Amino acid sequence: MHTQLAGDHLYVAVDILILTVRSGRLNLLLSRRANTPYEEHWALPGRFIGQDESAETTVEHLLEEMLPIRQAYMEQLYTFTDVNRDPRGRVISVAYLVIVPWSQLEALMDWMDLPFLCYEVSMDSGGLTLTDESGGMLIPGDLAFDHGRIIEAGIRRLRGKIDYTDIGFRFLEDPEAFSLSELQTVFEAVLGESVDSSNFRRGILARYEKTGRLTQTDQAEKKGRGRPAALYRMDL
Amino acid sequence: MHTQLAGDHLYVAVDILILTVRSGRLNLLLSRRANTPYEEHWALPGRFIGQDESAETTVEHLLEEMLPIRQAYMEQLYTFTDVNRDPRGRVISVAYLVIVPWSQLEALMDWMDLPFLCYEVSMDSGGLTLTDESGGMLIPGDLAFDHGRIIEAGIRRLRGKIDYTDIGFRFLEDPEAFSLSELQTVFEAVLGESVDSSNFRRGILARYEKTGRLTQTDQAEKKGRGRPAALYRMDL
DNA sequence: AGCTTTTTTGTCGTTTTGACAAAAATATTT
DNA sequence: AAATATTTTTGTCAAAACGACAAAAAAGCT
Repeated sequence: MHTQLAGDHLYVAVDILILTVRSGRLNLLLSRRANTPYEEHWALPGRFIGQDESAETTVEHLLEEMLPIRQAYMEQLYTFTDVNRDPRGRVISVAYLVIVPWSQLEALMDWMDLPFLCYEVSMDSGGLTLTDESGGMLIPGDLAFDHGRIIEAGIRRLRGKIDYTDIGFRFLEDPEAFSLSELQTVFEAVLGESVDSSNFRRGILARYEKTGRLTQTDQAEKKGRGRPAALYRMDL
Repeated sequence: MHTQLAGDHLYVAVDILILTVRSGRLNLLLSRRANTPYEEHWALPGRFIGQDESAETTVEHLLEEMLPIRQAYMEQLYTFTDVNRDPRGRVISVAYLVIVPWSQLEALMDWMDLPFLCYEVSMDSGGLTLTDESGGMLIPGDLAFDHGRIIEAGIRRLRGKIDYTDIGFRFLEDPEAFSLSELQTVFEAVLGESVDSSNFRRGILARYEKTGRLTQTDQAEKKGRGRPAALYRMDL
């Protein structure tokens, strides 16, 4: 057993799932580990919680120094406590879901030509699969630690919440001006299946328009072919 | 600052919400603290996670030595990490929801005439209130640490899940033989509001009977007045 | 026998959902 | 310029789900 951590107490870390929707697909940010254990394996970004940090502030600090990103949506996912989940010793992980619009992430990704990669996430009855741009694929067992399980839990949470909370809106490039088909693209990417646009529109408007959180602007989208879409604004 | 814990690292504890339905009301088990801090205050049962325990096994061990109970339903609720949540030092709490049928709990409660008390839980727009059998009342601020907040989160979770998961069935005295009105009583206790029995029955049967998890037995309930209820069996 | 209590089945109008068709508004092609 | 393609938006319609309520059924109690 290669213990690198002092042995008489527990360490607590945060691990974060940074999710985004890129060209209609759900993507996840992974970092390549430089050190043992799991050297050269892909892993979720993470950090130990400091003495004077809550888990949330730890996540914020990690985001700032990695990307840097501020004000991203985050929510606690689950806490993983298996005794042997980290070969270095006793480490508990509090996992967080973080949602960042792709335009923000993209700008920062090539800023830092770093060992980070965005993987397309898909999960069906056959289990979780991650695919990079060149077609390289990963299964949960390829990832460091128990990060495969953490990602699966994250996708399940996201899918479970997307149609009765406003979490889907967090993927939008600009919640102040977006079209309903943009939003629909997010839903389809998260759910991994297509959605009837007519029923989707009806459902979204029924849920949010009456409360006044979702309002139609007087702007229209100006882009290529097809009828220009009306732009909406969401209060988040 | 009265530090009683070594100061250079984090401690991790579990705190558990032991919930039950007693005579139509949702109840919660609290223990009276014997030591500082919050001496004499009511608190959730809890324990530090040991070096060779996961959070789940810690909860199991705590339940066994407290009550003792085995095989109770449990699910992780949330992890509370505020820096100042414990005046002794840096303690993170992983909170668990535990559901125990009242008959089991009752038998054990008078076994141990201990500083444990079952409080009736109610939560509405006016916030959380706990009431003991003699009418004594507590509000969240009366509890030790941040346990008021933890309880509120637990009730919200329970209410949010009860009508699209099978969590309500965990309160039943005997999942192998129960009436639908027994189950309805659980739902009403959890939700804090009454339910139309006709629609309730229709909903439960529609959700579970087709899958074969819920089946009607050939037994009938034999008890006092009124038409005897058919008994059902649920696969949990 | 008649009343009370509780369980169980039934009814009925409203709302929601799912699948699909059609119209509207623009760019692109012929 | 007219026709075509593409995308957004509105509309339709039957099935399913829901909420409120009524009534029947099966027991005990007086």
